[in-house]
Amino acid sequence: MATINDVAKKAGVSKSSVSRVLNGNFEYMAEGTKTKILHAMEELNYTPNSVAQSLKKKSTETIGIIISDISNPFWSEVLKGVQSECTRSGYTLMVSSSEEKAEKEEENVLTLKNKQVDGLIVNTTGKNNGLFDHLVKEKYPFVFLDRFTEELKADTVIVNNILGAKRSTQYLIDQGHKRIGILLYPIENRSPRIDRLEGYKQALQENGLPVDDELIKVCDTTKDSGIKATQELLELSDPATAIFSTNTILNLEALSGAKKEGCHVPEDISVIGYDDYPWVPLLDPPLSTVAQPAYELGVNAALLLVKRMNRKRQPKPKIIQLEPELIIRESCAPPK
Amino acid sequence: MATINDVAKKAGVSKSSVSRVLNGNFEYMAEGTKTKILHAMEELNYTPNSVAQSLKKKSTETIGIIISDISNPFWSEVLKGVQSECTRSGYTLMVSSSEEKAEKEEENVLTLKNKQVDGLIVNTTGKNNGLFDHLVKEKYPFVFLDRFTEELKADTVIVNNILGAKRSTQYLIDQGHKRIGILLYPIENRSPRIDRLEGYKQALQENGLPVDDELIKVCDTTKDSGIKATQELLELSDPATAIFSTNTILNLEALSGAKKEGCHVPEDISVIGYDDYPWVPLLDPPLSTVAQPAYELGVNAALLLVKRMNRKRQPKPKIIQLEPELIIRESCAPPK
DNA sequence: CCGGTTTCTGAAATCGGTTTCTAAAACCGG
DNA sequence: CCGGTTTTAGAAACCGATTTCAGAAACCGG
Repeated sequence: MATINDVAKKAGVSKSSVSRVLNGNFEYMAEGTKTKILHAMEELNYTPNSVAQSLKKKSTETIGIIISDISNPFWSEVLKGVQSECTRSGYTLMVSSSEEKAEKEEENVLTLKNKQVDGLIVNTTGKNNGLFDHLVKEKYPFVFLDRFTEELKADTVIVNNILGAKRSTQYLIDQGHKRIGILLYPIENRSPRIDRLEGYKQALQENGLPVDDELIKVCDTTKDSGIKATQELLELSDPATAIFSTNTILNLEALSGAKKEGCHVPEDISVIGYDDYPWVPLLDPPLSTVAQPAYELGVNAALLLVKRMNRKRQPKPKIIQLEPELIIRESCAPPK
Repeated sequence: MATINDVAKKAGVSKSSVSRVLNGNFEYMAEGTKTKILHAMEELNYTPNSVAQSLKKKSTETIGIIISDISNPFWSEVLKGVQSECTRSGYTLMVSSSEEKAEKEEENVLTLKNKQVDGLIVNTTGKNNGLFDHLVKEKYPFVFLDRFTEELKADTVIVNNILGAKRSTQYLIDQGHKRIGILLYPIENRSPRIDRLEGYKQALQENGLPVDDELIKVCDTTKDSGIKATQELLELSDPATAIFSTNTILNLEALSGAKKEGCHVPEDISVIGYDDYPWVPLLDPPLSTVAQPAYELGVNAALLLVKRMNRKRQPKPKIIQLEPELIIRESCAPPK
């Protein structure tokens, strides 16, 4: 690979001059030297070594993203948004995965920082507030993705989960349901879970309906726990007539659970889920869901980060809240 | 951020010595200096700047991956495998997306190379053989992912598509089907498509069944083109009694098309698809598919790349072929 | 006690760029 | 033709590490 010195030698100039044309710094440069250098570059097929540039410029034109689970289609859609915005603005993406583990998350932040990424997008576990606190103190640019921490003020892009839960629950209420179960994963201090439960409760209360703990099913994340929870909801002495499921896995398990219990959806039990994918309309029955703007979430996160990175004066933390959309298909009906 | 000079100063030694402890180069180092330096590092909370290290060592401990579509769940599962193997062996991942475009692919290869990634994993468009030819000539380590190019000998990890198509077609034949349609996207010189069609044909021929062009439906990639193709297969004067669909989208469209035509799966028409996901068993009906080991594909690609990167003597190109697995559910039945 | 090893450490060069500083060359008005 | 200004471009320092080379100190046998 040709270096700046090779170019300088071939063009018969100093490397300072070559560097100048690399950086488009043409004021005070004779036309002749410029073309000489351009020619030499061409001939040697030269591209500046960006590691060397990064060292001097203290910027790698790279941003890092830490995601809990890349293979989750929600996150991969988010990643696509981030990716596309990054290439648009000239950044390369380093991707790593925390697998929801605090230690992994910390490790990832550290290696990415050490690799000098210019900024970080993090779907945080929420268990490393000290670490992120430290980051804001050193003015290291980062944005939180899809999870919000009360204690820590930082740029955040999030989907309004209260609203999503409220809309779906309200929709069930409007159909006449009074016994609405909710399926969720352990709260673990995670804002989307907190908020979806909160939205569900708010909708009930606003409609004068009681919040019944029997109907709130916290499932562990082992396989099929949602199936069991669904069956339990159906076997209550005063059984649920509708189920609000708060994530993709639980959506599927709710459907399975109902089937197992011999209940038809939506005739015997209504189900409304969370997250939408191309295959959701092809489920049995086509599932109504709360669709989140995953791609936009990614785009906005990248946009916000880039904005912060380009500021010398650090602006106040900004929270961008996107709206989910209720998509009605055929999995809900009025109770019998 | 503390630099090696700060540490040296604080410990009262030269940076050479600090560098020595960084690299575990302890022979000929007095115990005292070592502990002094270790202490200074501790106190300053020092981590070596890896950009500087990369410049000198000519290695970034980073590998790049270029994928056609990150939001495609198949690829995101592959990515997960790559990711996990990379972290296991101490590499960071740079991800970029070609969106199936040759120019984008070239651009990505160039920027990643320029960022000095130590190696590349590429799900190539197949339209840049010159570029990759060049790479093998400069001994730049890379491996092809899931697509094979006859003309270019390079490390490749792939799933045996002929086998996958053969197995699924054979399964349909075994059930008594003679009119088996195949749904695929335009070949475009892409080995998975070529091979799946080839496997289908081979299975037919080996069973003495004719290959009927009427039954081979090349769908364009616009939305719903698979639905139309399915309907056409069902409206043939001698209609198809089974359909082999060769990718996820077409799987869904085949199911939709049958539904639209008023046909029940599997009673009126059998469908077997390609690729498996957690939600596939919950389709209506639970779809039988050819499952590809996506995660293992990723792991193997990373493994192969790392192996090549670590060799000084470049070994001959190696082709790893994984086996797909036929997963039987409820979407196929003998013809009426 | 002296010359030769062995042990230990620092100075300096290097990686491939950017940037500052300075000086030579060109230009220009009087 | 001369002094001052403007162009132009190179030398050198620097970014933060690694590595070579060489010299000082300690050690050791005779």
